[in-house]
Amino acid sequence: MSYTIHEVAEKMGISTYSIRYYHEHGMLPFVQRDENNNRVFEDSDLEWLNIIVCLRATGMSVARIKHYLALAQDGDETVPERYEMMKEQQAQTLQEIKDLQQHLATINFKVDHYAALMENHEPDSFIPSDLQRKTAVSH
Amino acid sequence: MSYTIHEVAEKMGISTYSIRYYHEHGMLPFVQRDENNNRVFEDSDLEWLNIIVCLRATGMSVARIKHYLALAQDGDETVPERYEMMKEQQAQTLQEIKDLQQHLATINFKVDHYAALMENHEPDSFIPSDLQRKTAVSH
DNA sequence: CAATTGCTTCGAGTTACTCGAAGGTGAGTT
DNA sequence: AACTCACCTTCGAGTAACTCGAAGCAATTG
Repeated sequence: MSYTIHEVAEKMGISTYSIRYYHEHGMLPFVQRDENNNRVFEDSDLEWLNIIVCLRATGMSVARIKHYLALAQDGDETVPERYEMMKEQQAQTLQEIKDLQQHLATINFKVDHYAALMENHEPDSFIPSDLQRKTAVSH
Repeated sequence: MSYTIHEVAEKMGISTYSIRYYHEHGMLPFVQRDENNNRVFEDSDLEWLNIIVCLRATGMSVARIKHYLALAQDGDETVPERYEMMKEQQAQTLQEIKDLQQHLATINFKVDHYAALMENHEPDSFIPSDLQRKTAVSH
């Protein structure tokens, strides 16, 4: 099964711009061209792109992903380094999730706060609780 | 209590560059200067910066954060819009956490896979399972 | 057969930093 | 007093990872 760049973009949930960017930067080395020079993606390309998307979404830089790809192409002796890279990515992603959950708590608090303000329409807000200094003091 | 830019950077876990960037772009309107033109941050500035950091970390653009700040300075009649903004941020952050958890599962799989490869040293890897097409086919 | 669709490359633009150079100020040392 | 150090300043340039638009080619469609 082969796909056009738009089909791939749709499937992967990323833009065609990003796919071309990844391809131009050597991250999709197996993508072929048809007789009109259009990119032709196979399922195997999708699988590799899936890893790229995963690593990018979890914050790995393009440069590092390229390094990872190079390792994968270098064969089994690079497995330990690839293992270390994935371990690091795993740890960073766990931390990122924790951070996001913490930030979400802050946002939840804001939502509840505004909901309460809207609930009792015309509130006794002496001090707007989301501005620490009053607007008037800004001078 | 007042703080220097470095103290604030330390406390908030961001760079002094970012803080200056936010200040230059009008996102910290209450920060004062001392007699040598150095920025002086109060606790109230830290609280506001904390919201900026939270919103940035959860993917809100600087432009949108500026809009949110403007709303906050415009008083209580903007509470409904601020509420909507926070609701949206809440939903997006929940989705982002879900996506990250999904990506984490992929990474976990990779880690386990490499661990297994390293366990039985010298594996019968006919096909390197993390490269879908063989390196030799790349020509 | 002209218009539309969908791809191509190329180069420029965008966001949100990130950094280094050049310079001012105050505190401490020689 | 002069020097050095630490810390701040502004300004302008650089970076990562897209993002977009223009110009052009090929196949399909009315």
